[in-house]
Amino acid sequence: MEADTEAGRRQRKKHRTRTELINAATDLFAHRGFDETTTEDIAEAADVSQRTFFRHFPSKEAVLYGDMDELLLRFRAMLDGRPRSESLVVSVRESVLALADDYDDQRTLRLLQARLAATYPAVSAYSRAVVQQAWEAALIESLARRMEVDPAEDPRPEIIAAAAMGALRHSIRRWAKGRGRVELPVLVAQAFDAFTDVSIAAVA
Amino acid sequence: MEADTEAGRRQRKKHRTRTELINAATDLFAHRGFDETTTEDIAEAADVSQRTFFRHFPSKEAVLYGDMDELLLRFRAMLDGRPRSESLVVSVRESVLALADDYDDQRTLRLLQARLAATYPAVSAYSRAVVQQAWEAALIESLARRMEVDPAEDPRPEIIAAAAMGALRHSIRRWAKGRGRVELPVLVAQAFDAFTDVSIAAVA
DNA sequence: GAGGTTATGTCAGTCTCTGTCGTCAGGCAA
DNA sequence: TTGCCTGACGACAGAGACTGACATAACCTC
Repeated sequence: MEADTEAGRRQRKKHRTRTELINAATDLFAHRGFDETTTEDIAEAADVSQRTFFRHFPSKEAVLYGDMDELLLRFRAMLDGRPRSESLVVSVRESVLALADDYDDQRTLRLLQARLAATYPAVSAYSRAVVQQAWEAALIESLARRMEVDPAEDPRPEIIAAAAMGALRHSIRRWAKGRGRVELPVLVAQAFDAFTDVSIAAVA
Repeated sequence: MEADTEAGRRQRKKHRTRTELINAATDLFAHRGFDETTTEDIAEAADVSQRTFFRHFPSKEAVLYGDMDELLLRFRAMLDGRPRSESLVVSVRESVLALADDYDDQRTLRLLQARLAATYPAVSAYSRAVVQQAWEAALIESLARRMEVDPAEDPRPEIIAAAAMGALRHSIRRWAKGRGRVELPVLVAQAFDAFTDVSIAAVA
């Protein structure tokens, strides 16, 4: 698990350049902007070649979200960890709240990501099409398993997941607008309360 | 409105090269694939320079969805056109159904778009981050106006819109999987029925 | 028909991303 | 220790998306 300080010097070195690339990138993005920073600049700042940058990250966008794989893993674990007895909506709500908690732990980085996504279309597109889509897919898969349906046939898992992602997107945007002053989980909780209102309204 | 045959030869010529670019592009994408077609190829096939291609479309992805602006306009018109007396969910449902109808009118092109989106990550990303995001934004705006709330503060418009988009995405995927044999509006109607089920389940 | 406007061509350039090959350090076994 | 293998990296070349600058010719207006 925590094979960070372990697993040989080679692994450690690789992991270190990866980290340095992320740090260099976020630094440059923060101070100079996303479009205004080239992959060459990042590589230079991390003291590696541009080729090495692309050996670690498939795109310039990816380095900004370099720690998202771990977040996704934990999110999946949350979903799997919810008790079977729990209602679906509660499971989703609690998992997304936990994700928000986790998310909030990296305030500075997350706020930077949000700010860049609000400024640069390329970042916004990546966030939607890669990051959020991965979260949504995890939600759909978990929901389908719980409901014992085929997500390719039954639209409900995808609808619920999409609604949850809408709530999360809204919360993150508000959170970023307030520069993180209000805790993200609080905003997410509010959004999910509205979620229930919406359901009631839909039925009425 | 129909300033196609009107508005001077210059306008007509411009519109014609635009159309030829779209035709050339879809043709090449269909037979050779998206990544396997260069903007140079498209320009060549449309008998213009590569520079002209980029004067008409901001990206290679954009030419594949070249007619989406009109679709969006009509979608917005649908939303604005729904009677005020109607419940929100019905308005959304009917508007999306109308969009699906409109969508279905271009079977071949739409199926190509869906197939390419399922095959090429760049196309899928564009579809989500640009096309669907535009539809979602239109939904949010319309819903917020109807509900007389600020969409930046109240999460409900975004949640409803996101859920609707989830239903639509699911429908389009199923539709494409069946190669358009089942009419898209039928699938959308089914998805929206599930939508109501979900709402009931959420409240229960 | 003169003169302004505009769609296009040409050219050069930037930047992201990829294939290839050589090098060198880390890991492993005799 | 010695020798071999693997894997991370650098250097280089190149494809391909996209952009700025300038010239040209067709169109449009008066």
